[in-house]
Amino acid sequence: MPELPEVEIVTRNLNEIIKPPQKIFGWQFFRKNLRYPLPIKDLNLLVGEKILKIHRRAKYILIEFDKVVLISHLGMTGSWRPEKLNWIKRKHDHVAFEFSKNNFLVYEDPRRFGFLEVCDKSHFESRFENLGIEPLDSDLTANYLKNLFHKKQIPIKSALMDQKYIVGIGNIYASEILFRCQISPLKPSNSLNIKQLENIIQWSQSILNQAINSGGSSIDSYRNAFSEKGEFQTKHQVYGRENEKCIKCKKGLIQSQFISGRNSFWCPVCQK
DNA sequence: CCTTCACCCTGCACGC
DNA sequence: TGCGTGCAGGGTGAAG
Repeated sequence: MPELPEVEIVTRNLNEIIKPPQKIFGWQFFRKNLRYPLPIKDLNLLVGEKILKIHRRAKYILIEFDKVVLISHLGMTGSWRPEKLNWIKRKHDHVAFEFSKNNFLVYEDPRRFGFLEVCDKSHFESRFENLGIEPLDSDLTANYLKNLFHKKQIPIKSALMDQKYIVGIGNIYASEILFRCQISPLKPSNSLNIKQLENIIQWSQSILNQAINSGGSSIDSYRNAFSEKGEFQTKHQVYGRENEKCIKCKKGLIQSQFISGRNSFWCPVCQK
């Protein structure tokens, strides 16, 4: 479900709900495993500790304490929601934190591709050393990408989605970005010129920001922490539109094909 | 090192 | 109605 815009929205929601600094009163779990085993001992140690800050890096939500960071990844179907005392557990609720007296934050995740991890701040940098640059970071330049993609023959769509180059862009936004740039998703990454790379950066930032401002994309299950759907799916121009007429050239039919194992959408007339 | 692929899991849409 | 199949926003590790 969630790519950068959706994770950013949930992160903002959690700040509104929790309003750090806020002491953890307790927590409970309803199964021992999500994608990985829950760090039960480490989570026990957080009881009585204060949440100092909640922010986002890549597609991870970072809940910062004095000495550790609680890392939440939503996988495909993870969500957080606030609850009050005597809340009713749903089928796929796995973990609940009581973040102030009688106020709970519940983690629900049907597919359980998400996870929770407690990371000591001293190990934090090495934990994320394989993560690439944030797409909304002003340090992201065409020259930076040119160097990064030097010798990389992989299709540009695969490169855009690879978190070791740029973080936060997933399967939906990669297709959308390349459509706006009029670049074929199959084009080898190292064949793009500076102008095209600049274009990719500008459209990445534009689309991700638009998506954040539209509440993200709700294709199926995505809801923010207040259970609200996003609107950006109504602005998708190619994703999920195979065999529809291209809205730009009005001639090409949107094509879909698996690229590096992920379904990809583009207009063969507009995108070269 | 580079790249692709299967896989983790549940729910849903679809065809028969 | 029911059953089987394939697919879904991600990330990892094994294999080529």
